[in-house]
Amino acid sequence: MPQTVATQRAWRTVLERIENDLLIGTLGPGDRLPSERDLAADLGVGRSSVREALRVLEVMGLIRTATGSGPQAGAIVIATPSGGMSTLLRLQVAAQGFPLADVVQTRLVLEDAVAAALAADAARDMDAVHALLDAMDDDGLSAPEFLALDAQLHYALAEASGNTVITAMMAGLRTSIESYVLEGSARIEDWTSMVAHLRTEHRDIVTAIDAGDADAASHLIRAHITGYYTAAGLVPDRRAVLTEND
Amino acid sequence: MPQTVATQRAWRTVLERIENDLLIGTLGPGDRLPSERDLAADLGVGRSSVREALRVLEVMGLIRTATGSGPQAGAIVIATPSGGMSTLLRLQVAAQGFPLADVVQTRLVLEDAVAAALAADAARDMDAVHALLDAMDDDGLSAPEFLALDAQLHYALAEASGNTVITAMMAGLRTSIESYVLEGSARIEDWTSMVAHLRTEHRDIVTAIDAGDADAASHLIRAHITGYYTAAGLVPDRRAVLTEND
DNA sequence: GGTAGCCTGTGGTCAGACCACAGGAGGACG
DNA sequence: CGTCCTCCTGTGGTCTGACCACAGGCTACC
Repeated sequence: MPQTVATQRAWRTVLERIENDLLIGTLGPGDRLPSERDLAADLGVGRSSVREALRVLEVMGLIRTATGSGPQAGAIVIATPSGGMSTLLRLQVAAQGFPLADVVQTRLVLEDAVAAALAADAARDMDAVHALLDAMDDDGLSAPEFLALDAQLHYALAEASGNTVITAMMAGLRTSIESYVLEGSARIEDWTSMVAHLRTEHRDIVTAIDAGDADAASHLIRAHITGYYTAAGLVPDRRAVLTEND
Repeated sequence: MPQTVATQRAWRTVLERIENDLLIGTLGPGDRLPSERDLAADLGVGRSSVREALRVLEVMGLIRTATGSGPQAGAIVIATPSGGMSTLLRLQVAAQGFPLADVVQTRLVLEDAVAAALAADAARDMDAVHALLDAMDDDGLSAPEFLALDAQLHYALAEASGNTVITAMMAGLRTSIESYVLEGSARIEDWTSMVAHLRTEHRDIVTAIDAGDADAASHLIRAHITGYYTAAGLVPDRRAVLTEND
């Protein structure tokens, strides 16, 4: 029987089946999903419904699909959290579900936590951070290039903290406001001195972390972020920033 | 011409079109999207491709779809961040993209920030929180019921902070580990005394917030969360919890 | 023994069909 | 003239069947 009553949306059936397989371990990172046609037959739904579910999983960063044949073809489970988080946040910001100010505040909270945690962690690996710091000293960088490196730097910091959730969230928050950040950079009159300023702040933050001074790192990174957003004309100081602990 | 070369995946075209409309304001919360058939015709893609894009938007919490006719039918923009965030986190945890420990740590960071911010905010509205506090005093509550109220309490705290991003993230983090929390509650021998303990902690936290003591609120909420997860046998102390500032 | 070409299975896409449903327009009836 | 009932229309939800592009393995040919 083709189109009977939809007790439940067909694609939801597919989604739940896959989520369950993931949960009980039948499916794991690196594994291949059954082909769309097989899944459809197994679950008694149409292939289009299967595709809708797979599309969701793909955008969420759970699977990767490829055409052709062989072991690399088909849908493969890859837990890539950053991608999905970025898309979600970007769309929500676009749809005005998330005010820009809230995004910035959240970034502040997370970045603060990351800096403090890194400072407190004796086993931290800051190589990537230092490398980026050096790369940003290049005077030939354009504003977009500099900002791209800046994004990488903050991402590297999050990554060094070892928390995948925070790292993904940071990446998502960053990309969700990327266009606004770029826009804002155009509003800054003296970009050269701003770059110099940012470089100094970055160095100071990393120095504090390397020294194990969590308190200083926390304060410096807060000042760094709020400073830039204010200068770029984003986030009109609608109210004091979240959780200044002192 | 039906299936020509896919310069770009067709559904992505649709997604980008809608995101762009959202960005430039052509589309906003409450607005209705064109019908699937119209969108397909406009963009020169098949209806199934349009549906794949809409499905993504629906799961992400950006639109709501309804059958029938009239103003309520069709796809309507509704920025409901919590739903999408919950789904994303839940799936990522299921696919082992996010270790449980990282989820708990992140929750700790956010909840800490919320508590501190609330304590510092003189204009906070804690009515919902107090109501939940009272509701949780009911001795007839089962473990799942109590935990459901507990979830609501923490959500209410986040909501009171006014930051929609953090609120959505907290909700997502919570639901992503909901099954584990429930599971863990079964491992607690003396549930009755645990409930009493939790109640006291909740009251203490709220009292600290009401008193404007950010530092105390921060410490209490950290102890509260780590205490429960430890008791429930979740998150084997793989390492010190992120960012204990003292 | 190589190598070139076919074969197969995969995702990607489209077109067309039907269902269930909700609302509005219009007529029938009091 | 008002009210109710019925059909009509447009919407999402789903399925089927078809074709394309592609990648890899297999096979037959050299």
